[in-house]
Amino acid sequence: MSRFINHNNAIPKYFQLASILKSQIDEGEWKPRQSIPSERQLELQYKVSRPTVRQAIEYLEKLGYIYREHGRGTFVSPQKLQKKMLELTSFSEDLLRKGIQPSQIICSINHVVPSEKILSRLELPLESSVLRIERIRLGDEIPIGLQISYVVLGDDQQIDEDDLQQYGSLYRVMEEKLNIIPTEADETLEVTLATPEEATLLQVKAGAPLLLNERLTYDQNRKPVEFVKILYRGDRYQYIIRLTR
Amino acid sequence: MSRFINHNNAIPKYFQLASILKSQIDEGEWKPRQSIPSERQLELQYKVSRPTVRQAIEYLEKLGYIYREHGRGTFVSPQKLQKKMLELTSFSEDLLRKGIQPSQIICSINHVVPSEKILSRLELPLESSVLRIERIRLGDEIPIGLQISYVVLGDDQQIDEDDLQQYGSLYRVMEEKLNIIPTEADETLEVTLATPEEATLLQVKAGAPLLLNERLTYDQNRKPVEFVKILYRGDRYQYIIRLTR
DNA sequence: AATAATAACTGGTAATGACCACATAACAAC
DNA sequence: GTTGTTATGTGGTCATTACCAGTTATTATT
Repeated sequence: MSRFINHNNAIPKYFQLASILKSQIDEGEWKPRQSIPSERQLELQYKVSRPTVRQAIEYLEKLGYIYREHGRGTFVSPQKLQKKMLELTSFSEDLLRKGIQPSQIICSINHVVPSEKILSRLELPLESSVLRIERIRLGDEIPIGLQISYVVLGDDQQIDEDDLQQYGSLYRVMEEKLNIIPTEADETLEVTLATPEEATLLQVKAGAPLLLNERLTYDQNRKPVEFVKILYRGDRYQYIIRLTR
Repeated sequence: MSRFINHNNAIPKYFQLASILKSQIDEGEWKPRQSIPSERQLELQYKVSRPTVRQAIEYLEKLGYIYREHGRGTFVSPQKLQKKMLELTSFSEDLLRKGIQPSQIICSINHVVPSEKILSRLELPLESSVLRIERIRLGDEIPIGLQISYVVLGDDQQIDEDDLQQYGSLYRVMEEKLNIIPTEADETLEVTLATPEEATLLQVKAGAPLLLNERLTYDQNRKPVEFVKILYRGDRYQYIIRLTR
């Protein structure tokens, strides 16, 4: 990709500069813990103002690629810290990132009136209908998790089985077909034991330990749009988290 | 607290303004989803420049208190979204937040040469010695977790049992006594089954499901300073996470 | 009353300029 | 060779100014 900022491009200059620096980091231009050019050097080199440079650098810092030290410089984060902050991803995205081929078996997809607990989580009045999608998630053809999503749809919105197969990910369907952009989520993780039904679906013994993940997802306007329960086979799933202080 | 920016204060103006706005939000000056004064209004009201206002607002947005919509305004986030991004906290802090009184039984605290795996995680050469602290963590007097920490200390640094009791938290000891500031961490969560020894310590049956949390903590200079394994009783611990996109 | 055009208000991007605070390098004095 | 001072380079804070892009309110036209 280009090493230069296109001053006539609609893409903001700070973003272009951030992308350039990110590429250079990815390509090993600077080793971890090595300093990158100073703000004033970048200002001269790319012919942008120092606030614009600082905005690009702050953006990369936010993503974890670099860190800054007052009076000393700006440094490349050690490789393992060069990861995005904990981000909201779909199950499919999670597995792809781990190098596992995700696939799914759609057990059912229909409109239901869920429990009061779920309606409460979704901030919906009683007797509201939502789309319930039950799926077995597989990684490299092996069952990994059992997932039940409750999606809040508008009156003129619908998701069907073809959508899920075609787009590959529920979040992608929401974004591209419905203009619902999953933005934030709250999750809980806890241990549970497989019921006979769950055991059958996940190909484990009844009573086997499972990891229960419940997630409430909000859209770009902070409105709850999905409540999902995922039961992971305890032996096949490791949840990875990145924390900051 | 003051409603005004002290222009002679050493505390940055953007930070003072952010604190003022945060207090007003906390005190219900604006309801969730209600707009706060525009950037230009705040500029006039507090006699600071618009870039300074924007920096304060960006800070609050980062913390989750507000969200912005291009061309529309700046709004207070719904209450439940007004939470700090997922942050690195100690076990004690976690429980206090949940309204549970944390306490601990220190099983052992001594210098050891840990396994190669742990040395690798801590980026230490072979045969390095670290401080190993084994504790049973209790919430409201009930065993919740078994925690084994491997802490990297400098040659002139030491932590003993009195330190842990006196400061109440390992992170507090590190910060206040050793000037080691835990800043970032990577965690994994997975399900495991209690060995007979673990079962005894946690007062569960052997083979009971446990939640295994492994965390590698970095200090302010991104150096690994602690590797910790925590086994939680599956029936008494729920892990809560906040995600963004 | 409905519709289109315009104005006003909102957040977003960018430059110029100045100064503060921290860290390090260079230099002078002993 | 050591120590203290000064200079330089670094990131951090702040103000002023201008313009862009999105949204909403107001006004004009039909």
